[in-house]
Amino acid sequence: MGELRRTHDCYSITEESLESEVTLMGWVHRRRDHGGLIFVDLRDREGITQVVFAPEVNKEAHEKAHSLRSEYVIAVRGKVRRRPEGMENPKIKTGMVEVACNELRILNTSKTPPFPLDEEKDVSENVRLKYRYIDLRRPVMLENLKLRHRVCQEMRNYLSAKGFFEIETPMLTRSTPEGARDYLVPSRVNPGKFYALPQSPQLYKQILMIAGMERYFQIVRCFRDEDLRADRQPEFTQLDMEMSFVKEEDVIELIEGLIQAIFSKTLNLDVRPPFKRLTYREAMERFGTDRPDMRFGLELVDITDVASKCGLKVFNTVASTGGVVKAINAKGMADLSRKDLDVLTEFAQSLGAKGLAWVKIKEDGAWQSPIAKFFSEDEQRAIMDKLSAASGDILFFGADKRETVFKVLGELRLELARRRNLIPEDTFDFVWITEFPLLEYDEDEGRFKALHHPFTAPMTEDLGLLDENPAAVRSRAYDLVLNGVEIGGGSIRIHQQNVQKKVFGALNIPEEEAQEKFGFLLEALTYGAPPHGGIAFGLDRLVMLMAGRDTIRDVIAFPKTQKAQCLMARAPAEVSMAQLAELYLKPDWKKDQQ
RNA sequence: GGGGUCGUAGUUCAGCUGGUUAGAACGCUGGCCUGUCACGCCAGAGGUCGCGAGUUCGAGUCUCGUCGGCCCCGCCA
Repeated sequence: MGELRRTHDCYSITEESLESEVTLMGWVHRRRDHGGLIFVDLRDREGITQVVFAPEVNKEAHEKAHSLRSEYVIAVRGKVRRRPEGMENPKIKTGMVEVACNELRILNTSKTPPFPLDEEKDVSENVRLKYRYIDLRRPVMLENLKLRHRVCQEMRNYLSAKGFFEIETPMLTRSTPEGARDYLVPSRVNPGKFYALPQSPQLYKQILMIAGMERYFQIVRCFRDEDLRADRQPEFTQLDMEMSFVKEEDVIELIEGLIQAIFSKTLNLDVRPPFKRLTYREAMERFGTDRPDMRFGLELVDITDVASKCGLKVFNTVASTGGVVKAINAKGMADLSRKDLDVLTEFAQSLGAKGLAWVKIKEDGAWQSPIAKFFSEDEQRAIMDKLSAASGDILFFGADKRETVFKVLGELRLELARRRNLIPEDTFDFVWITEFPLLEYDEDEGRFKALHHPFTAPMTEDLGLLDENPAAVRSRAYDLVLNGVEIGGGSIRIHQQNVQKKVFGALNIPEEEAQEKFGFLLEALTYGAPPHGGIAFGLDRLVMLMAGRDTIRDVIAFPKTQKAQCLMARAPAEVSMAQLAELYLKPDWKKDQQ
């Protein structure tokens, strides 16, 4: 670089800088070599500026410029001048001007990049991930990370202004039962013992409330050793927070303000609170899921009562054995072909349905369907009324156990919407889901498990049910759902030891085990624990939705593949026997050998 | 653990019922070019068809296995 100092970035060179001498540093985005005249689009983090190399401006620089190639790193000194009339490029912000180069310094050369980084061309993700440093140079990726930064910044500003302390909690902590699989870290100085990387700072943040911090937040990495998805990484980032002396309304209000601030400051969008709210029960009944996408209709409608009396045996049986029959009215979609219906049926079956009954409503309102003959005229009318069905519509039925019907029709609803482009883009539709069940029966383990986590407070009016009907107890938990994606979840916590013990009882966690695993929290609860509650946000998911991407990998600098590997650093990797020995670990390659 | 899908030049892809020399575009290399901006024109290089077996006179193409990417189910308090 010599004595050169960067004076501008490649975005801020405008007509205001005309005639001034500037020094730019960046990457050669594209070179157009006309022999006698060379144009280089110089790119840095902020944008692109056209640099002109002409022999009459500087002969040496012009000659050197012939050797420039894609992604060379250069420093350029020159005068800003207006482009000749008719030569402006309205597509870029700096398109009215250009820099006439007096001095060119090649700061570094570059091999030809393995993929083009100019366009939004689809390059396979394994190549992108292997050369992530090149992928991240692409303006789209840069923008994503910039947005992520600004979202974090706004979170810090907003919460600091509201009196929150940013406090760090340990990454090396202890493994806890319940919940996801832990990532374990062996302890060298404690042979045979292991730390676990945190799945969330849940216990620590509650302890911080007991410690009198009153308001805490942290933008924190969390780890879960489970299989990956487009919106799930083994390590992910969460905005974690907790407040003392609050009820549900306080947390919800604060978060709505936070979300509003984030959207207005970063996207200049007004998402005005209060957000919609649904109880868990209502969400399940109407949308078949606890994270409904509210951007379109196609709601589920219960027709169990009609179905129980009709002539279709499958429906009767389901209705009389505690199952449900529900239907979706796919408005105006009666033109779906036989083949479409076969594909949809397969889709339903892959989700656990035995089949997918459908009814097309003909011009005259009559039913065209394999199951039409099992319904009397009255029954047909009753179903049409419930679903506001008219000619041109097609009705889909799900009859099974509750969970199966919810899942199948819930997914079918999304699939139909996708097929017909019913989901508006660039819309942000928030909904709070409240009154979750506290517990959920786990068939495999034959016991109740916490739906949220075991520190979630039960609703006061349901406390009495804890012994005789645990499944009916509702919790003081709330999730925030955006466009069908769960972006946040939290609850008012248990702050009384006797209630905590009761919940452990319902979870069938023996006293000794509770003491062994969470003893420190239980004890802390006896030393003046204030009422408290909080929430945690999936930062990756939130930014993904804001950036309009469909995987969180696009808003994480160095994500892992579905096999939880980093293709760039090639992690995980084998370690030496010496390293293992130091940790008192003895490899056992049984799985390989057999 | 299960289902689906993909893997051909540096990149994105085409490649028919198996057929002899595996193509295109972009990129790359060299040459020409003083107003381009997806510069243009001319010439050229570039391939273990993911890997391994099998079927066949013959395999990019068919079969089996295997590795890897992605999507989904299970799992993710």
